[in-house]
Amino acid sequence: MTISEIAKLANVSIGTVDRVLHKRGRVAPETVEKIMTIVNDYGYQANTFARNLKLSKNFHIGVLIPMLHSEFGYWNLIYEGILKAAKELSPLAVSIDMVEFDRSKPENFMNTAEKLLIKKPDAILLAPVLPDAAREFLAKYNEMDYAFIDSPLPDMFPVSTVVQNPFRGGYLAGRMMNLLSPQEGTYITVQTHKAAYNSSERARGFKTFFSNKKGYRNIELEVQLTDGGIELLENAYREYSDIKGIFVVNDAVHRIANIIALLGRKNQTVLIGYDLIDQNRKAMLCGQVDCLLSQRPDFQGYTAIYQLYRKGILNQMPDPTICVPIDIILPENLEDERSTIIPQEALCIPRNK
Amino acid sequence: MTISEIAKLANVSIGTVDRVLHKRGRVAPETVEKIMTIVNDYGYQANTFARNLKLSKNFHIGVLIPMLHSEFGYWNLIYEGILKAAKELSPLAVSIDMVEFDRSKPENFMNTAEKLLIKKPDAILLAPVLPDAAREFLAKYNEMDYAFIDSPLPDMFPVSTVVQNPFRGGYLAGRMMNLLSPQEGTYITVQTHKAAYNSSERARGFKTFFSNKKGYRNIELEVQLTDGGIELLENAYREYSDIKGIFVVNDAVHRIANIIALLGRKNQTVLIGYDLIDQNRKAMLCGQVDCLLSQRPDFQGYTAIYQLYRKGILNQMPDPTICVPIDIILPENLEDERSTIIPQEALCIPRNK
DNA sequence: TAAGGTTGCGTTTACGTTAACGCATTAGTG
DNA sequence: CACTAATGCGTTAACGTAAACGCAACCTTA
Repeated sequence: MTISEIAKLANVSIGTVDRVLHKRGRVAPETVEKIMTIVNDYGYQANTFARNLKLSKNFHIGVLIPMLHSEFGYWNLIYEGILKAAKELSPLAVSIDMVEFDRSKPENFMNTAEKLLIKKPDAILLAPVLPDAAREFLAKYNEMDYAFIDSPLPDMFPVSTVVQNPFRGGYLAGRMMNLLSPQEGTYITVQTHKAAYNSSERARGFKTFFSNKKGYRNIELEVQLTDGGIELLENAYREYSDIKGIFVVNDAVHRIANIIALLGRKNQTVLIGYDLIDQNRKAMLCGQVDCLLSQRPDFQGYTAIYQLYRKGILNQMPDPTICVPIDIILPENLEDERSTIIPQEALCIPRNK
Repeated sequence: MTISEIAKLANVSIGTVDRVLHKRGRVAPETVEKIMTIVNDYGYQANTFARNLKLSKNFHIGVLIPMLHSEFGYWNLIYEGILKAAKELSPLAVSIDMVEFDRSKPENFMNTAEKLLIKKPDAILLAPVLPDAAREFLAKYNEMDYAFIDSPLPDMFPVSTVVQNPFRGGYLAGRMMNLLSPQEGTYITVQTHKAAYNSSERARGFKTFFSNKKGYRNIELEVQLTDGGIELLENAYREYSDIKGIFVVNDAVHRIANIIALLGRKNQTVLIGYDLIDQNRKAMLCGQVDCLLSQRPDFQGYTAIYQLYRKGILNQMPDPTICVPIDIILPENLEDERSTIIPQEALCIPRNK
């Protein structure tokens, strides 16, 4: 079914059909009805190729995420997924542009974010780790499509939100801790950004798992990544002689693992952390980390870009929220958990090369 | 960069450029070189929209998988992923057609498979659970693009193979078993299709995990789904009084779980199985199953369709093998493991319907 | 009633690619 | 030397959509 077939059936020209389909007015009501009846009966759908050819639309996505090196590779994994999607979608006129912001300086967010707008994106992919700043920014450019990644921002209307449930992640960490170290004792939760939604929810989940278990104590520590936190942990071991396990709520677990190894406490302490960044993979391979949970950051980035593309180019209804499963990684399945999404090459065939 | 821009730069017509790009001959060698230099220097890439509009290619994928109801829902999950991809890709001129075959009757495979060819597919998605039959079929239609799902077929040249490593899955099941039930004793592996590659590899992986552990005995049982296998298991419990756990290598675990419950042996037996089909989810919710591994069948189906589409429509180089991570599902993360891929709605906007 | 505006519709061009067609010029053959 | 064949190239018509443009016919208002 094409526009000209409809035109023929309705005894009008394609211009008239087009005006009806795009509600550009200047068509007699009876004609509108006649055309709409045909359109509905035959189930017309615009040809995506023709449509995009004519519009020579190029769909530009602005990506706004924390500085890639501000943490230990988590944001890099997200960015890799984003890049992979962008490569695949480049022949479909999708392009991206990234700006990194400093999550420790909310006051700079707006300035940084506005750099993104210079390139006039058609949509924005945003990690709302600074909720207030993100809200302010989106309110200012409220006509723009946007998607969230890493964490949600309630009461907003994104095209899509790609996240993982951090509470259940923490709860599952509790369960894994209990499997890996069934004994009673003290279990420590380590956070680095206490304000971060994901971090605090994971800590809460972990705590909840142990809350109805007698004999299990849960202590929360906040370690500053700058000073390394050696003394803090040393003190903890001094204060609580029965420390059996540590759950680090983010990708910094390899740092804590190092400290535990330095303190010579690894053999009494089970370590569980988050995210399969390189350092954590290595830490697991050399036995410093026992279990990792993963929120599949590459998949999150990849998926979020695809959602925006589907809305922008294909005119499809995206999935409003995509909840990423929680991966459990043990040394036994570590090697299978290499990135699913960023393998070999996804470039165009050099057709005529 | 478009063809006409190249033509202008080379002082030739677009027809000549097209002949060079498509190697249709009848162009002077110097002209070819001149044009190719420009193409390479400027990095020309054909506009996908224009290309597909002109070709009005519609890319039809034939899907050839075992009967959806021959097992307990695993193939249905795969099919759901396939359908989701097909829906998303329908505006890009991708369509699919499925034919189910009876994996217990290899001799019928060729007949069934040829039904698929009536619709003249441009590519085939195939689960090579009957290796010899699949080889024979593909040899006969050797010009066709194809992808494998569920299991590989060595020495073939598919567009892509989307699978999971079954040995490591079995090995990981061993590790989980050891966590959930650390005691020494007898651990049983249950298979239903002994010939199936995935099944036997998983059994081997499980056995390997326990092979260097003193005090742990591994027994293999083959249960026929038809007779239910009650006696077989009853006998096993009689023969080995120290049965501590059972690993079912496929989605039939809920059936075995039922039997164990009937025999009143659940409290002494840890049950680990495969795949998050509905019955297994229910069995886990009511405590009959302790742990499930998942090969993300929906993701496999979805991904494989996308690989074929990328090759066929976008002219991209697909990822030759995609190895799906092994999911570990415990009651604690069961709810997060609802299908990532088949959520809400991914339909086209009822544009004009 | 003439000038100007509005309404309803058809026509046309353009997007970039593909491939058929056509037309010269040259090469090969009897 | 005429006659066909091959070579090298330009021209053109699609593919389906979008939107500018143009043109009647009718309606206002001075």
